[in-house]
Amino acid sequence: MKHITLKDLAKQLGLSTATVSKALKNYPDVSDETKKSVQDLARELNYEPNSFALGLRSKESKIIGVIIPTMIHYFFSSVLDAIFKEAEQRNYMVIVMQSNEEYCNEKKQVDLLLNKGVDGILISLSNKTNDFKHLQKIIDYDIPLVLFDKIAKLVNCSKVFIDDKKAAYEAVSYLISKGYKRIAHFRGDLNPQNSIDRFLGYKKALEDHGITFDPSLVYLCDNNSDFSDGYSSAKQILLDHGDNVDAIFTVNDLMAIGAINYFNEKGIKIPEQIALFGFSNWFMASVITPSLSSIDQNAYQMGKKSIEILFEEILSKKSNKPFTHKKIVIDTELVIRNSC
Amino acid sequence: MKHITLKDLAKQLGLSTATVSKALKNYPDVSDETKKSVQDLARELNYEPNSFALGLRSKESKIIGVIIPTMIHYFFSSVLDAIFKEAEQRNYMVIVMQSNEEYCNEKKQVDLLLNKGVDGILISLSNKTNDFKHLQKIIDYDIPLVLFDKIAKLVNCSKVFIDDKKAAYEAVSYLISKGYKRIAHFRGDLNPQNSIDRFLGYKKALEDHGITFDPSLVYLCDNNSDFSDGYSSAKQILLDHGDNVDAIFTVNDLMAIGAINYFNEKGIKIPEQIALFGFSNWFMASVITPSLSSIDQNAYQMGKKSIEILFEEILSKKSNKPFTHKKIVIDTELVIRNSC
DNA sequence: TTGTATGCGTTATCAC
DNA sequence: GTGATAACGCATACAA
Repeated sequence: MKHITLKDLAKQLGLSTATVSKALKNYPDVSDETKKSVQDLARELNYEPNSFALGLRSKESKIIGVIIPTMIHYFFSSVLDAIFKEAEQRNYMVIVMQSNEEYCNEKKQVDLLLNKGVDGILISLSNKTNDFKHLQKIIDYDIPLVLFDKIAKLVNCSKVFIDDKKAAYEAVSYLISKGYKRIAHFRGDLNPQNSIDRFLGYKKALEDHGITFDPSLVYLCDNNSDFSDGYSSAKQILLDHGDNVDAIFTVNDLMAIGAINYFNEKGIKIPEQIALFGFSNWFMASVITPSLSSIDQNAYQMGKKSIEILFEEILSKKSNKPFTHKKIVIDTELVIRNSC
Repeated sequence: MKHITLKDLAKQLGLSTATVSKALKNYPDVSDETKKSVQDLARELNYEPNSFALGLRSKESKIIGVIIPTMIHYFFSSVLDAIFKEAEQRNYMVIVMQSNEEYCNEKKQVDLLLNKGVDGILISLSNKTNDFKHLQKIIDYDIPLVLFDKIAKLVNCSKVFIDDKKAAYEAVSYLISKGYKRIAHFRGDLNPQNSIDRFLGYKKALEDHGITFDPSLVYLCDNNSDFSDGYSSAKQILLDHGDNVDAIFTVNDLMAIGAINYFNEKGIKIPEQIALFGFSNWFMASVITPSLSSIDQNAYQMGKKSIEILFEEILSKKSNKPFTHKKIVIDTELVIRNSC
């Protein structure tokens, strides 16, 4: 079976393709009679305009591109879920690519998307990205761009993110309010802003509450900041500090869960002997034992806002209206459970 | 900044677009000299052929479409991970759509993908799909189609799946071998084949080991077969059977984890008072307490195989070779942990 | 060895 | 009210 074209319709009706095209778009200068016959036949034969031809003429693809570090991540799945739903409502399709936390992949993927003629791009930067020429290229090509979650402050585009420093500050303040004093931090990679900000929030909360910051309580997890990092850091911190540490604030839930597993194995009581506070509020946090206190990042909201802004910019561009980039801060929420 | 076209190159070099086009594709009938000058300039200006024009001529989009029930699912994320990696290697891009377990979404999405001119389609069917006209349409349009995981036996295309019945049989047989006798089953939706097959495997294992099948031990979870289903069914089974049940085989891990949570809350010892066996081997299964025995579905392998077959068919079609559809059964594996 | 002409499917401009 | 024509960017058959 082949796709029906304007030509097919025109031939069957003894009209020109020009008239058929105009009839389908309800142009005023076509008689109602021809309009009806054209539209009826088009419906009957399930005519759909060829998207390549459309693209060639209009430069519009009705596709938006999304680049994320990784797919297998509760946070990003949730963001994508929102993006898909919003895109679909607007009759847009979504091309997804994974950078796998590699700058060179991200760069190549940007080129591919630009070449494919996507109408807009959403990116959550890889941890290794600290050169932004590829993002500038998107802007130079005049393609709307929105950065979310892992953003670059210096790039001139819209951004959707959370206040990592504030969220971390609140979490650590909560721990302090519960009486914990020797609070460690399992921090993430040195590079990404999130990781830096969460560390800064941790540090500031200590200082504001009169607790001296002790660098030896900060553990750098530069692998993947994943389960095994949490597990091994938990082991290490006991070797280093014994019971002279009473709580750990981790840069993400996975590390907290790794730590919980280690402590559970060793029969160390949570939160009595050591308390834990995660970050991201993965589904998992609610079902492990003990359930993990965490910071909800509102992933769905982040995805929704990101694509909403992207579409605003796409529409502005289409109608040649000016557009001022937005910076949206998504609210976070402390979710207190049994780990502290 | 604008995209460079053949015309731009031609103008700058004082050549025709035809010659430039041929030079770029290394045609034998272009002088080495012009070839070099063209290729040098193309590289310098970062020329990339316009993908709409390419599509319009060749009918190839270099895009494949994937429809899955939902994004937020460890299994599907892992499948997508594999699909992305394999597609990228072949310079293909991937459009992803979620059916949200709704037939009408799935149908609409198929139409969108066909209209977009994708070169191939991968689908894991929604639980509610039991009409396959939309799939037939793909076949009629001569677009390669591979069904994976949630397949339809009657549709004439390649399929990649696991042997659900066998896997369930093995899990339940394992429970029996450990001495459990009153083994319940939390089953999934009545419609999808997976759910049916897992139930049949459960039943057959009982019968083959001389345990009478007791229908009152089968709980139908027709909501989403998710965490809360597991939790509430766990509650119900205790009301119905008290301690006259010693193990539960669940249709997926989420339901098992829901049940574990209920039993943990009530202080019911796992596996001493009741054992559990899940299905899918989500990451979560390894980190909850107690860790959950499950069946690993080899999601990555399933994604990889699916797209490999899809590309085989795409290539065959391109070179007008015949292609016989394949049925690939992905091996599953029992992963025994502390819940039984 | 290079250039001209055509078509892919659509739409906009301009004749008729 | 309708139709011929050109253009979007590319590749190719064919002419020079």
